[in-house]
Amino acid sequence: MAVTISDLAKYLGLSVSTVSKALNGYSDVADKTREVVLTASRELNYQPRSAARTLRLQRTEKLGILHPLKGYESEAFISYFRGVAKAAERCGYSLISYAVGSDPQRSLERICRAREVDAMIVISLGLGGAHQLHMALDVLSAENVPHIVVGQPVYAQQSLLTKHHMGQPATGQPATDQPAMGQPATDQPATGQSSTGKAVAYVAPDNTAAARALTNHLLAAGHERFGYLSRHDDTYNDIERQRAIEMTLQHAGKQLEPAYISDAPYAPYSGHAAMQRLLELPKPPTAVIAFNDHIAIDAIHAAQAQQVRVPDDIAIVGMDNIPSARIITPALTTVDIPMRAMGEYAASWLLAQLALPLLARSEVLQKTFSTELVTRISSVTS
Amino acid sequence: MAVTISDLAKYLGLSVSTVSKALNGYSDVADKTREVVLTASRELNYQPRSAARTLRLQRTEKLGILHPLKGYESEAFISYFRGVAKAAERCGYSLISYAVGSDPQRSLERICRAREVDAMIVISLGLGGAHQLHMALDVLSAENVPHIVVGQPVYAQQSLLTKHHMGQPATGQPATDQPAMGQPATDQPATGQSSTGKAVAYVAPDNTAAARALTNHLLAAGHERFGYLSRHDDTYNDIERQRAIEMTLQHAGKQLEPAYISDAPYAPYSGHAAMQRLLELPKPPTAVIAFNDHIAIDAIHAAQAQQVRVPDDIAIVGMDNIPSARIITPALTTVDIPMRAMGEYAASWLLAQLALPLLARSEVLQKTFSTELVTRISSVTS
DNA sequence: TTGTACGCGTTATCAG
DNA sequence: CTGATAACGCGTACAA
Repeated sequence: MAVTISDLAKYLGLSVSTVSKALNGYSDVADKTREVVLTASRELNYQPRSAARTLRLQRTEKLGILHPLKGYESEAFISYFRGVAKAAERCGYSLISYAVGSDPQRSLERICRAREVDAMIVISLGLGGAHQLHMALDVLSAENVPHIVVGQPVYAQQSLLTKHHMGQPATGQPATDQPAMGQPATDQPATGQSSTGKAVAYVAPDNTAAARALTNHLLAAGHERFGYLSRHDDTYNDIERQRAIEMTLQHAGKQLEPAYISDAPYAPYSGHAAMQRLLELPKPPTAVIAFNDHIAIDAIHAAQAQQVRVPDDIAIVGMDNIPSARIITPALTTVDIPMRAMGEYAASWLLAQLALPLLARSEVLQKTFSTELVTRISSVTS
Repeated sequence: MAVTISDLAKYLGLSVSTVSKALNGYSDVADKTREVVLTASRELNYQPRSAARTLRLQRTEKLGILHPLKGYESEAFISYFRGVAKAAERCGYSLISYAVGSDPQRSLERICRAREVDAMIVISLGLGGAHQLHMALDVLSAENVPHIVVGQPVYAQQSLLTKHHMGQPATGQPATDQPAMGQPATDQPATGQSSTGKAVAYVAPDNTAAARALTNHLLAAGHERFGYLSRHDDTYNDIERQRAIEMTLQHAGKQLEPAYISDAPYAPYSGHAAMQRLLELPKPPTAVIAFNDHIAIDAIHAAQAQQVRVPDDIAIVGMDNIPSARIITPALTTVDIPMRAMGEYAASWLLAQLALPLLARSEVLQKTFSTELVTRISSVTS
């Protein structure tokens, strides 16, 4: 067994409590004693057991990161992960990775009740739709585990359903019931909620500005027929992006026809089949916006497999700016989303909240990060 | 505060110890009592605190995964990680991710002494050379933390130096002092050692067979001048791969000239500059083998930037078979290394060892995984 | 300024 | 079959 505080005390001829106080910076200990204790502590390589500290302090100094076991789109995931890891490391927190597979509810409940972590980062990527997300959030909320969602905004489920119904058929005047849209990227008032009605903290990309930038870029190139490769799995991001495309097109006197929306679920190469469906239309689109880069890359391959040239015959753009977007030929036009920074920001905020006394904690963070259009070859007709 | 075992006992009118025994499957408890306890436990959502169990059992049921904070080659890392995560999940272990940055020695010592994990997976990728690796292994060994290296073989440092000196200038008869080379991929006798002389467990790709397959593939295409983009950072893998290339070329009456070896350290886009150096040679190579796919992809870009056509003017091949290898144009010829399976295998073995009593533990695992040549366009002259 | 005593939540041993 | 008790290692109010 390694050296404990009582070993140290015995070795020094002091009591355990004196040693503890010396180590923890209490003022009621003689300078000389403290010095002796610190020296001996280093000599004997003393390090308090994590479990003992946790039990006593009711604080694990560990941060959880919740993500799907299925890792289909790893390039995006790893960026968030690295950011979170960096923030955790800086704060002296360990990072426990929870890859939830089947029956996420039960495993999450176990984790929370076992009090394995002080707080939880929820990587929404690939978590599987609003239902799954809200289920996880409800568990975290019920078990009093502070948390934040990384990668998408979170709305109350009622308003979600409304938006979904309105967004899907692309009818009506969608401009009125969505006041947050079109605002600059910044902290927003607390509109995000879990299904229990409590506001949920999140960091998300500015989907509206991002999708608008892509659409305008394609409009400027003179495109007429637009397709959208959607990701209904990723509910809130998908809704916001599709909505922004629709609004921008409407503003230019154009439409995103329902037939030109093809779903690419969170699964390997799903973008390939989705793109094929668009290409089989009587009049295929001349410009395709993919929900993200992974899908866009599949779409480029699908087009090339059908001898459809990109960008000459069809423009394809994505979102995220993952490393592969630079690698594919033609290089992919996309929107850069600062995923790593988002992960780091979210974790930093969460850890800062933990350091505050319960009452002093600020309102939940709901921040959108601004994005940047990255124009590459896949959308540039020469 | 959540429900504890004493709450449960009070609620049932039983003693804490009876409840504990009922929950932990002891035989000396009435069937009826057990049933009642189990029911109430579910009703009240009882879950033992992780920290309390750890303190009592001296066992965390957590697995550590050590990896570099700098994530330059994430595609390979994430494959290992996913495999490890899967094995951990299956065994009911949590996975603590340790991204070591500056001063890895101290942070690793802290982790070990705090007894945060029962065992540690060491992802060697990007960890920074044999010195760093052996330092980490020595700490783990000294602190009695069971561990395994994933991604490269580990030799004793003395033999390392010997091999390094011999491997570097590519002189002498290298065939004699390397008996393990050329054997089929399987468990090997304990030759891997830490600097203290103890054998170190590892799972590694069959570098020799992999590099030989690539070299033979290029020889068959009639190539004469070979270049190697090395990764001296990743010592053991690099030595084995370079050595196998040299031997295979010698066998065909050819040489890997020292001038045709260019180093691409673990840093962003380092393969680009390394490739440029090869292209600036008076007689550039006609075939380039890169240490891994990330480097190979950089190399392709470097060639294309100089109007050198791949594969017509120069063949470029990599190793690992990361997703990007399929995406780049021309698609990259490479060798598939089953990284995910390796991570899963390593973690499974380590966790199985933990389940065994100390004395029953088997010899350290030293396993090489067989690889498979994946021929794509980047090496096929039409 | 130092030491004593207790509790954090759990499990194992031993006595009843 | 059940329950009292000790112990895991640490931090802290309180007493000396």
